[in-house]
Amino acid sequence: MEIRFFNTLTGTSEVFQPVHSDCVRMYSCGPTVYDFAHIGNFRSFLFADLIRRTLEFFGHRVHHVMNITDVGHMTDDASADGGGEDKMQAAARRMKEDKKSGRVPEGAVQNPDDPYQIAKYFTDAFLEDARTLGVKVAFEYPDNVLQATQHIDAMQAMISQLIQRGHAYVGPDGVVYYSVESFPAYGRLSGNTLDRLMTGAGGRVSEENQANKRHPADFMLWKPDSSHIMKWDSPWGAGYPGWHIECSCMARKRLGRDVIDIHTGGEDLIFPHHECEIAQTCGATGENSFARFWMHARFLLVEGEKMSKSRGNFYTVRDVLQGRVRDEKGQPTGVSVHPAVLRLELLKSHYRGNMNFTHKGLIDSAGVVRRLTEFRARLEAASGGRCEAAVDLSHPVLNAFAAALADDLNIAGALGAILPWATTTPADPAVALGVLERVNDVLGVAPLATSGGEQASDEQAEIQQLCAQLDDARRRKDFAAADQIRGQIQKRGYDVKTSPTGTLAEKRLA
RNA sequence: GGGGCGGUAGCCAAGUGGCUAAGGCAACGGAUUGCAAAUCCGUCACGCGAGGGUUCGACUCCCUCUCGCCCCUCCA
Repeated sequence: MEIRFFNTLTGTSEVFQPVHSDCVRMYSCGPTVYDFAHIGNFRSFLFADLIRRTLEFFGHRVHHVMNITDVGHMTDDASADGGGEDKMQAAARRMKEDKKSGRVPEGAVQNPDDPYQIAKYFTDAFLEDARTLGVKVAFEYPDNVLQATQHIDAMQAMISQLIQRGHAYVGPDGVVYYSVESFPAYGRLSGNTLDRLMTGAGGRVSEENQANKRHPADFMLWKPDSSHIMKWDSPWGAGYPGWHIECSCMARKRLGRDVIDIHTGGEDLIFPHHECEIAQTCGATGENSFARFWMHARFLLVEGEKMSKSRGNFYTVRDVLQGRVRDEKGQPTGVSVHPAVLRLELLKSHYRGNMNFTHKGLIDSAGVVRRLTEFRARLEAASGGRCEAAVDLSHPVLNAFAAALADDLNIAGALGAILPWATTTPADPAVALGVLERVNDVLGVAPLATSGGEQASDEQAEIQQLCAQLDDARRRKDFAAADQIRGQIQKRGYDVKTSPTGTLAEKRLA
């Protein structure tokens, strides 16, 4: 089956073919570790995970690499040579406040003034969140999840190479800059070509502080700065690398090729980050492309609005899972959300459109997860657990599912193919189970392989006892008591199902 | 001002130059139930942001407008 992806580089949907047939090499821009990652970040990471799983579904071997930005970049890079507050220092400041407020557990970070400890804390938190949500690459740390601070040497080597090849220079201020004029293809990805940047910026680009650069759009590769909180020796003085170089460098190094297949990120990274990555990599390798496909996920809105801390609609993964999502009345629901539900919610709309994260959507996703899970249980019961492994695209449901995914990751179409099927009673449950297995290799929600901690069994026992009381009341036809008990169970976040064989209570998924 | 993406029912969300515009949620009617929940059956867009144009025929192609989002400072 032919796979098509929309390529930001060409602005069209193209047939995907790996450069080397042995393996698809893809690189995803990962998180910075100055704070907990939020659900918008994860929309992008799950999008990358979906690409990977889809390619694997179609039989490709995939080498997926993601970076973690742990170099303390500056909050204000307006002049492109580093200004403002160091993000690691800002994180340290927040960390101290958070320790006081209890948001960060006592003892989690011994010394907030040590940037490596802060980075480690948030890196661990990120990996935990990513694994909870089934992001495959997170299970491949540290092999395929690379930290920038551990590849400084390689970055310096690439910077030297760029200077040698005439793509970079040391400015009068001692900063190493990339010369955008040395790379004619600059702007091809974003449409922000040099002439457009000049005319379109409304004077912003050509403002002050450009004196050290040959062209206003030149960007920093290395900044000597002995006062920086994280710094490394270099031929250009002790300092730190520019933001863009880590990706160029680590992708090339870890994937082992000068031209990779796919590069992903959020839409905000198209310019300048990815534009600069292309300039750097092509400048160093001499190739005329870096990644064959550039794929970007649109932004996520929350309840129709931009996610922002001041609006109170800013959610980390933890916020959602632990029931801090606000409902329509603006109140935290207090109902914990199953990771599979959040995974599906962040996956279920097309990556090239804005996604609107809502409480209602979460409930909706919970219904889908429950339905698929129950479908699996029914199939397992019917087949005696036998799962036919030899299913292929000749199966109509799997074929429709695959065809949708192959069409630029049409996830809604793919769900549309399986959801009606999930209410049927397939003639051959073992085959159906095989199909569901393949489907779930991509979706990863029924079940989510990585489940987090299960509920305390104390609670389970209590609920079971309440169910028994409910059954007893119903047997006595004391319906007032029965309704009261049912309300009690529901209040604890359970759905109550009465049946001839006794009442069952199931934890709500969201 | 410049670059880019998107606007399909109450909500989420597919799709196509021409059979009845997927699917899910919600809603409504029915079966079931002590009542519910779950489940099952059924109903639910003469219309696809607005206005033009091309065409035998457009929601699907072109133009204009409008609204939303991203980038042009760090940001998934």
